[in-house]
Amino acid sequence: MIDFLQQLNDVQRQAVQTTEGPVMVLAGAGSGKTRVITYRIAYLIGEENVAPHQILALTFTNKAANEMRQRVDELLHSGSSRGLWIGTFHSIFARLLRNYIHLIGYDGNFSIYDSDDSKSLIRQVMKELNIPVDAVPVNTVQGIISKAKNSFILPDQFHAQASDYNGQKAAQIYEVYVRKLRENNALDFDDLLIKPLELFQAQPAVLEQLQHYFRYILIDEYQDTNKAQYLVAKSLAAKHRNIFVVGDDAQSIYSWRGADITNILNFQDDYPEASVFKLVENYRSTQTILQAANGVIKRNRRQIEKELVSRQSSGEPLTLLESFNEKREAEKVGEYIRTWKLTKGFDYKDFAVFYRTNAQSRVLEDIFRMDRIPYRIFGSVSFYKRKEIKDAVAYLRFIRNDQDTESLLRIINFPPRKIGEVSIGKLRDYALTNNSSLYEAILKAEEADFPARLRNALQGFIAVIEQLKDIAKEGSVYDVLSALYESTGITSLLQAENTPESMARYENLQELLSMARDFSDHNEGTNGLNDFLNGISLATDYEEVQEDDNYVSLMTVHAAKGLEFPVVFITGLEERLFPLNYYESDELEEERRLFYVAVTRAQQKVFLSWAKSRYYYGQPQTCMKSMFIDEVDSSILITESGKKQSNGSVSEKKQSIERCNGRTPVPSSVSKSGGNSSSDERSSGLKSGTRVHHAMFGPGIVLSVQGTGERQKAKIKFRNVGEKTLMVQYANLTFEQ
DNA sequence: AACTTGCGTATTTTT
DNA sequence: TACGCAAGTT
Repeated sequence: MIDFLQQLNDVQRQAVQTTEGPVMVLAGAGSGKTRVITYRIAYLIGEENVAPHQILALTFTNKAANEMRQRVDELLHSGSSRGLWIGTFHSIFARLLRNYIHLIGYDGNFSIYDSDDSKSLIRQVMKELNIPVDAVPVNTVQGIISKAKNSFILPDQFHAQASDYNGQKAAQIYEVYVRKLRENNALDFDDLLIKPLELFQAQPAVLEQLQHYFRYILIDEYQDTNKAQYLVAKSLAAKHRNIFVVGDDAQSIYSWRGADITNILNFQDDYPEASVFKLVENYRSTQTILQAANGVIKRNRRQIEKELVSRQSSGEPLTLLESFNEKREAEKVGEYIRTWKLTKGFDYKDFAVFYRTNAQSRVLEDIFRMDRIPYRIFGSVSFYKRKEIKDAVAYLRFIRNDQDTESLLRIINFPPRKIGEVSIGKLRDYALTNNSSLYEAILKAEEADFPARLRNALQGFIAVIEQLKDIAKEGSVYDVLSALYESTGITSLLQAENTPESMARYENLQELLSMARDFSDHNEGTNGLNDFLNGISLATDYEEVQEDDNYVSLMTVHAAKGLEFPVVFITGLEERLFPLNYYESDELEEERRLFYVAVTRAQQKVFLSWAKSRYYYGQPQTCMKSMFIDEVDSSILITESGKKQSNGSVSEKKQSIERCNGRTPVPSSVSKSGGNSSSDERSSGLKSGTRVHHAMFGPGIVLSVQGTGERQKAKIKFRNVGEKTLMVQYANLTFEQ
């Protein structure tokens, strides 16, 4: 037996050694999930002599993929992971599609559109279809389309299903959007998952080949897979049935992005012969922390039962911080960090502050800056989303794929070449009448009766592009990029501008160039540009945590998943903030899982914090304590003065009784003015926080109630149509089940 | 093309 | 309240 197996507990070892047939590992927080996957891969290669290329390991983040690869190398010997197919769903399928997509009518040099690119394409489609963007927000449309794609519902089917007006419009947009993507020879993120499915349907032989090729399939974070990912994995595993999935249903927090928790809940329906292992031994947190987490998550109905067991002593109780507003909350967090640092030997980097929404980071930042507490915010704007980077990348994409109109429009007049909107309109018309791509139209512009000035400008642009195309044929990515900076002058323009902003952009472009150099040094393959672009489009974790840095980490709970910290502050624990507005019990359950994730990040200590008042959109709002605080076993929760919580004061309990909802008791919350309007509420039973259903507008939550009797009006926030003020007597509201 | 103004919107965001 | 985006202004 390979000696590294000694480092596993019994269940982990069994999971690693059960190499044949379907396996599901339910890995609770901190139970050594990554360890099991990496050891299994190492075991397959080192003990079972499986060739690395026969193993396909799919993750959700590049970071996870890189870590795994590295750990496999460490377990065996450097270089053993060579040939292993390990990466994110998106990057692995992008790679496969580069080879096979010509079979379904795309060019292998396709561009990959990120969500901003696809948004701009949708905007353009809506313009063409004369659908005003203020009627249906672009974001909403994008969400609808993405959701459809994630569920593998193609335009035809979507069209057939669309019942209401909005659905019809969305179907129309969806159809044209898909057509445009194809014309641009571009794939959006969702396409990277569904094009393989289309490929498998159209070319069963390819599927068969891949099924044969990938003997072992491993999937990390299985609870986060969506329908398309589920289907791809299922298709690929159909032959050998060696599918190994690891996940934790209790940490499923991405349903709003299409993740389907039923994939993990129903794994055994698809694979009745599956071996199932539950990892519940937790190596991260104290008993007390796990007691809190277990107690909370138990309240969810949709779950696979398991209770985390700590390998550690009981540790400290959780501390509840109550503040009169969010500023005071931030100050308190700062104070605790400072005193704990001084008196208990913690360092800044041992603390993390979590919040439900990004907007909450602001106060924390302000206070920390004043208090001189070093901090770092995670999840700010990605490097690759910066304008100058996107511009440079658009050049690279376009050089590779000149059907990519999105990229073309981005660069045609950047830097300014006197090719403005009017000229572009002419070119578009010209392309349309000649039934050609936009760039073909530009190439033929000499023949058209355009003004000489425009023809000159276009020639200049063509010269730049064609020169770069030539360099790309022989040269490295670095060569192309530096030639691009040179011939377009984008870097010297920024330098000349010489403002702090322009210099920051200049630095970013230099950073991109050094990344290209680094890439070119390590990748000699012929497909350099494609691989580089793949990496950029699908990368997120550009910001690396520097080991030696010492700062407090600030992040959303979502961003915290997978991380751990000695001391954790969970802030903004108020109704309607955490849990955030929810309309159904499923959504509340996801909020609860999110809270569970937050608590289980902590190794030694958790602070739960809420504020009685908080600014929302410039208005101070009265807040109610989150139900999650009350869900923590009161015997392990103390106040700042060290007292045990008496599980909520009597008066608070009374207020928080919800009368109109059948299923889950929800404490009512935030009343608009903060004043009491209880006399108004009694007549209809409506009050702020009541969840209602309107025949036209669908589900909503009452924000405030004014007046009584016949003249009573309610301000209601609807899930789909936003806020409305309605006369209660006409609105015919029903209480949501 | 660079400015201003006004409007709408304001959850989470692994790719 | 504040920010980003789109249209309007010079």
